[in-house]
Amino acid sequence: MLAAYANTLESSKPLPREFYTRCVLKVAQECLGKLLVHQLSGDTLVARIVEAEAYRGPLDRAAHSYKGRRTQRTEVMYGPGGFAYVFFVYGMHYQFNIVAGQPGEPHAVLIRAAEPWHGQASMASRRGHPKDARLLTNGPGKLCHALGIDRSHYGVDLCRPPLYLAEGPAPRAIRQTPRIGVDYAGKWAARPWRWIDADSPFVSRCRSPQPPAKVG
DNA sequence: TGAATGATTTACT
DNA sequence: GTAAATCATTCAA
Repeated sequence: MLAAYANTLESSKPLPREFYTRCVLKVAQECLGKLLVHQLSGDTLVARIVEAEAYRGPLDRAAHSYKGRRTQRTEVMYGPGGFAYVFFVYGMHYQFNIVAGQPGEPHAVLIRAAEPWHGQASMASRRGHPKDARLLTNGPGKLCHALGIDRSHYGVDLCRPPLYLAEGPAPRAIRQTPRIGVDYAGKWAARPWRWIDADSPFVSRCRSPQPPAKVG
């Protein structure tokens, strides 16, 4: 599959702002299959997104922007879609999110897993050369580590290099499940706002999988 | 100023 | 299966 896309990798352009300034649920689902590109000096890292979650403040209790909470950390979510929301959790991990929706709508899409497509050696080096390639990027913290995404990427524009999304092969089948690690959010934790590529071995984990949803 | 906690990962039993 | 690692952010005082 890499060979088939070798040419498109060379010419892949950032998705336009309009991709992001829509309903966060739609953006999250359509992030599946897109290529996450990070151009570093001497390296271009590319990973195909296979897992994403929607966080829909201010009503969504699982969202950092719940109840309209607006702080230095959440500020970027109140701007237009297509910018990066990167935050730090558990004392050691970064999480990469994409702001979605119109200005004033504090919505975001958490990118939880991806398939390494280019620059795999560089990713492996950062991650300590795990035996199983899936361990490179099959979790939100691992993904950030492998792709070199950290606090310095907070608020960067994802509609231009060096960090952006580009068109990629859509999944054959998509599945929806509840989100991971948000049990504290009460009824909001039950919302099926996690989307995964049903055929990818790189999804972070399965939980009460539901029947495959029809692909657009 | 201090305490609680978390959109996780890893190692260990 | 459980727990430790480890700290920015948040909120209460």
